[in-house]
Amino acid sequence: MDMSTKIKYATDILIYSIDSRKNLNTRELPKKYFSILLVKRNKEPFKDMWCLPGGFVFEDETSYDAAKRVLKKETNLTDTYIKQLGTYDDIKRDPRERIVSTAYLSLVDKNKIKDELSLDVKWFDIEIKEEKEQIYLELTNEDKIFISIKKKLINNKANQYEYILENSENIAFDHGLIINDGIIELRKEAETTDIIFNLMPDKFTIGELKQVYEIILGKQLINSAFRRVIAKKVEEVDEIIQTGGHRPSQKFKYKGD
Amino acid sequence: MDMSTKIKYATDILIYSIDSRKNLNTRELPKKYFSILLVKRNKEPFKDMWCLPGGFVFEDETSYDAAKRVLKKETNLTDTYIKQLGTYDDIKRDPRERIVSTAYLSLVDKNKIKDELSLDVKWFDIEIKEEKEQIYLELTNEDKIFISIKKKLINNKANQYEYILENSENIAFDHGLIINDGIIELRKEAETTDIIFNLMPDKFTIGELKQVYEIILGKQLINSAFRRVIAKKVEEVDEIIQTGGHRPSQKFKYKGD
DNA sequence: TGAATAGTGTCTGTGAGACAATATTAT
DNA sequence: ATAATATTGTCTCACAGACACTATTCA
Repeated sequence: MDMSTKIKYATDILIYSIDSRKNLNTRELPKKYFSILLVKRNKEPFKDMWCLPGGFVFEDETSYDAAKRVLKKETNLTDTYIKQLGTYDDIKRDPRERIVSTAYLSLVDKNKIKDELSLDVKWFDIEIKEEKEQIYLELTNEDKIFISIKKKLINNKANQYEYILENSENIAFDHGLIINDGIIELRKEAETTDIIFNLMPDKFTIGELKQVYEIILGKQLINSAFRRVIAKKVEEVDEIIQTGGHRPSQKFKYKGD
Repeated sequence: MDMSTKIKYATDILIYSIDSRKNLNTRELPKKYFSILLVKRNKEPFKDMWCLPGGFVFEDETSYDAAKRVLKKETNLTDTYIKQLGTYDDIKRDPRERIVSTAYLSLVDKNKIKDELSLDVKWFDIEIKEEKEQIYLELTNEDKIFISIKKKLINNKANQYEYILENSENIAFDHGLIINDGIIELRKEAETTDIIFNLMPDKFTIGELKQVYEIILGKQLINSAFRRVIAKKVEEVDEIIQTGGHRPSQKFKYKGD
């Protein structure tokens, strides 16, 4: 007697990046935005809503292979940071039939994307508002997406939280939840590893790097302390840039610990 | 045209605990061992080898539900620490047909297990030997299990490693790899959260707690520094125990940060 | 008495937080 | 000159590492 049922197996991939846009005040540095690549659905269910890039895992590949395949298809990038985030298998997550999806998190430098994106693929800015037990995400490009998530402590000894998707507008399936989980994971890793450098171009200024850290962590950093710590991880390259009405800045590259 | 294939979906659960066994030298504290619960397979493939508790995910449950169900079946425990570790979906991980498994990590206090374990279920001591690019695990009860894993850096910016199962004896499927991944995860969490307390009984001495930290982290800790830090997280309970030829010790309970 | 663990005290060095001071450029 | 960022310096405080010292029990 075989108790097992067969289910469909898919992958979804979080492609996070940083967008840099000039300010009105030309003296100020270009402002940076945390962003994510989404795809517009062209069929039911959730037709015309946005969703994560993804698809079914083929017979002869792992979900990891599939995620890399999807990443390459949408961005033509390989050799990017990519790691398994988690598997989503709520019974009703897809209204049609049961589909289990293993999600991956990737970080890219969007300047490295040379080709045009497809028409139905767009970068969205991510804005995060966090309260004690609630997280609100607002994703913006021409369209707007709202995600509202409840945060509930389930094991105080492990700082373990359960995140429950309360509400989402204009985004398909449980993808709002996955996006949130990815942000949580990214923030956690940013505190203990040099993961952030995966979002940076090869050469960057300390100021730009600090901007990116501040967006991801969602808090202001102390300038001198930041430079002190980061100095150990970077080395100067022979390039100085002038970005506005202020002292020019040295460019650096990642060196490692 | 439907590109999707259907696969069988299962769960495996890592049940880690701590074993405490008296020493020959009655003055010394009972020695502690890091341990894991394994099940003996009674059918092919891998007949008579050991494997993780697990099974297929039913139609009407998530892998999380299934993992909790398996945990309860083997230990009769509920309300334990349990979290998703990752999904294993190598094409040939099961020689019969493709089975994707989402693994969970749980930490239990084995003294809370009142019922007898089934005959084919046993606790194994875990001994970890780590070299630069290699990890060796030796699991022992009456039987012995050997696991040899290669450790390969794949993204230096994220401290991201790939763990490759090189060799395993007496353990089924890729379960050696999963056990290793669980240990890596547990160690990482132990550095930043109070996850270790999930392995402890309600009341414990600082010495016992230090022993457990030392086993999990695989290194000796400095006594005074340990007490200083841990003092913030525990509070005295009205109980003093005498365990041998030395000063009696105060019992504590977990308080939180 | 001595072996073993329990628990406290103290010195030192490192590193983060806070903030001030100086440098440089375009407008 | 001024606004803006770049870069360096310095003072303080918290805390981890190292190690010594005291306390208490039982064999």
